[in-house]
Amino acid sequence: MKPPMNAVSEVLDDLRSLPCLSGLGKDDLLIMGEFTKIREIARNEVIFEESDPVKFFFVLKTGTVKLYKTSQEGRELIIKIMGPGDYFCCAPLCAGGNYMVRAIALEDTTLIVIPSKAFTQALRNTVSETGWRIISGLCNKIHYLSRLLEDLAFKDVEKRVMTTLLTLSSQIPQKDDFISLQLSHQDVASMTGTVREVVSRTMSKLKKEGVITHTSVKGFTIDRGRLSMLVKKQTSLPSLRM
Amino acid sequence: MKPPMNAVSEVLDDLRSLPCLSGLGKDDLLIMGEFTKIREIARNEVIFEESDPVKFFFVLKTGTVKLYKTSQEGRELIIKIMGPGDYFCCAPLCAGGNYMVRAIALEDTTLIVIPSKAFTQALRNTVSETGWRIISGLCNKIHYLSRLLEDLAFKDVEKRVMTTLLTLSSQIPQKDDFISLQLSHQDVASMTGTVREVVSRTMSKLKKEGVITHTSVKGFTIDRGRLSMLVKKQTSLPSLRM
DNA sequence: CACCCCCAGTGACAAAAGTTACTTCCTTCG
DNA sequence: CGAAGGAAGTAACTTTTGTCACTGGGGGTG
Repeated sequence: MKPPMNAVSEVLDDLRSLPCLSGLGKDDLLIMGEFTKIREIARNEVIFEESDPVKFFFVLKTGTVKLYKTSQEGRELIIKIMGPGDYFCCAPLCAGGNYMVRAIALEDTTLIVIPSKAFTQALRNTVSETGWRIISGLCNKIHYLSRLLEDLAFKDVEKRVMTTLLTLSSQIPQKDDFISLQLSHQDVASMTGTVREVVSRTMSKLKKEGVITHTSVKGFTIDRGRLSMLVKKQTSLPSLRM
Repeated sequence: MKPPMNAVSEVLDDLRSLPCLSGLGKDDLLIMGEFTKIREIARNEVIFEESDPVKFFFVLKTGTVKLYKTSQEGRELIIKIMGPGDYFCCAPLCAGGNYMVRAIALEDTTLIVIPSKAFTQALRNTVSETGWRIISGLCNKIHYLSRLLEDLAFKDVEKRVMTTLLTLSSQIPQKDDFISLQLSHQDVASMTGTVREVVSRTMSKLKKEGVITHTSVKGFTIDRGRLSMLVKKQTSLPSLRM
């Protein structure tokens, strides 16, 4: 990226003209404006990676930006093509953590870049504790849906089943590695976007591999340690190819 | 559902104890409290359907509720299993429209039911215009992701391609039915969660069917009318089976 | 103009997922 | 106790999707 310009008054005008911020008080605008920069991005330049920690809130002034996820095998899933006036990454910003997508400029683009601290501070000043909690809750939901989406787009049924079981088991506060879940195969199928029979096959396989140690009516027992080992192995293997 | 009880003070206590509303001012709490009801739901009872217009905001007091989408073929995709303290449908509520999932009680359940008008009014009182816009934006994003998810879980590539093309073309302000899109097959593949070759096959088929009228380098032309007809036919056919 | 690169198109094949159709095993309920 | 219903397990088969490998075309650039 080219070094950012920063004519404060111009930046303030930019901020004021954003529909999404038009209700902001003067003080908050000033706080934001002080730290806000304008950046020129060249065509095909990556603005941020999926794994980058969230540091900025972006608003698109001119140009086009593609937000997309990438799989280990190199496939992409486009989440959204953004145009002038669109803003992005509010969600990961609020929930903390990282951008969950990669952003790339499809043409020469001008961005308004607000440091996340300044942005969240200004936002919190105007929304009350309740509002903030609602926003955080929504952001978490976005994060959650985004992960589901990624799984469905990139992973086969076996991996989806494994990550689902891992997620479920990690929610259980228990130190032991052996977790019993009260789920039918149909339940698992509905959580992973497939059908009962396929889950049955998959679970049989997992049983042979020792991930599932015990099955009974109305549930089964999984070996959390072994499962997480397997999941890690699968996600790291493809990187060996590179 | 059983007829709701409504001891106002009890309801207020309930509202106050919700983490997500704890920052609300007294007046707003009272507004909400006045219209809030407590409802007992029996196991397996449907709380709302996907297509129901949003009328309430729900908070789970005790019990378990399953939120899921259903396909025409009867498959389900579980979005979330909710427990005590969880609240739901903030998203569709803010964006207007309908719940995008079906909610069913997995066991006997007690719900705090806040009419959406009272809820949004109280919320808007505490969040400023900017906050409200941010919230709406997030809700729209949730709506959008939710639709993507549904498509990936339930539809085959051909249908995904068709709905994607339809959505894209509907965003173009043009009266004519013939819309030209500057997209490569790879672009379409990335938007529909598949690979180039499969899109190529699919597009050939669509061309034979007259949905795609013209192809050139860097783009193709679709017949919006014919496309939407086909999409409708596909979504209505399965219902004939029932 | 020739070369190169990117994209489209396609056939053949492999693998994954979905479907159909039974059988078996529990559990519950009359 | 026996019947019925629900869930699981599985084999065989179909369909869909993904992969590989190659051809051909068109546009832009040196």
